[in-house]
Amino acid sequence: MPNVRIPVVALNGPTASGKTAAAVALAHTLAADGIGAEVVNADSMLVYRGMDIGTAKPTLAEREGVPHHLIDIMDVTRTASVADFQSLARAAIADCRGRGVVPLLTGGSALYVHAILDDFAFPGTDAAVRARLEAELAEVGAPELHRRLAAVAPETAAGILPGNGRRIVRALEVIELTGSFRSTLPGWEYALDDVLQFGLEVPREVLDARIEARVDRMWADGLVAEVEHLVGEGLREGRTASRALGYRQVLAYLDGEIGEADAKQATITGTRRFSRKQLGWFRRDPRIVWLPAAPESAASMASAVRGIVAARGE
RNA sequence: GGCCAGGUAGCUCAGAUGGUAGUAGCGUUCGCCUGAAAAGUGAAAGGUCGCCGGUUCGAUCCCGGCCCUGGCCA
Repeated sequence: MPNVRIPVVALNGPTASGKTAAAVALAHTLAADGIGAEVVNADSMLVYRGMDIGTAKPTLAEREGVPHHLIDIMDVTRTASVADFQSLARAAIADCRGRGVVPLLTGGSALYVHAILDDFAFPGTDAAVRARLEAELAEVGAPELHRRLAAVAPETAAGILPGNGRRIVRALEVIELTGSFRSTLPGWEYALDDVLQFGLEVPREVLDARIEARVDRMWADGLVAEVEHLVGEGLREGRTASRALGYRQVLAYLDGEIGEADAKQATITGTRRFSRKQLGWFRRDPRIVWLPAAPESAASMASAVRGIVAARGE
């Protein structure tokens, strides 16, 4: 094991592009060569227990015996965060590699993938400071907070639009904690060795049709009942979970804000928009090798993996 | 065949006493993004206002004719 290099494979693409199936197929292909592989989830919402239908969480049957990490690891009331996920995922990746198993980082949360693979450090956070700034945001509004930010850190303020309350609050928080805040994202620089990144390509029309069919199926499978149940588990208090596509819309429906048909339609259009956004993120990453979302792609990904495994170190 | 309603952005529509129209919704394209990211936040493109003629300084809006769509009556 010490003289074998184990790559980490990132398998990304927009929602409904078939990432799960591709990961499982790749794992099987590698297994045929005697190379073990396990999936490390990189999907922000799959971490929540009980959010199954609306997140299209892969079922045990769909996983076909391939172990999946970082799924069902927290309650819906907990606020997931990139920083937490970064360390959890890096630990899972290191664990796989330590066992000689290829980790397949599979998911559609681009920021998470970026934070895991690349040199991406997070300044700390402080709940009290955060709460205070958020209260101020609610009271005086984003433009006013932006003016305050500009007063203490003009360069940082220049990189954040006055209407973006979220970013302004975080910038003020970090400045209060550390003295400065960089308002630009890190570049593409791997923090891990032997990374292989693949993107699954699916024609727009196909993707759109799949999204619509998938949302139809979610409703038929009882998404509304799932949300009702999760409300009992505290879904409404879950800052991240309550905003998930499908869940947010069903909550609005349960609150009588919109009709059920509208909730469903909003979920479809929201998901479609989300897929465009994901595509934007992934397309900007020049290191991703795009492959058609077809069974044959498993072979080319597997050969790239073999190439690295075969290159023995000292 | 007659009557009514309508033909405005890719789609659904809004609108203006006649001065070439909309912060519209959906769609499209592009950007930003560090402890909520399936989130948050910006920008852009796109119209010969059905066709032909008339009135007018000027018509998408008025008048006439025609074409198309939907409905009602024969």
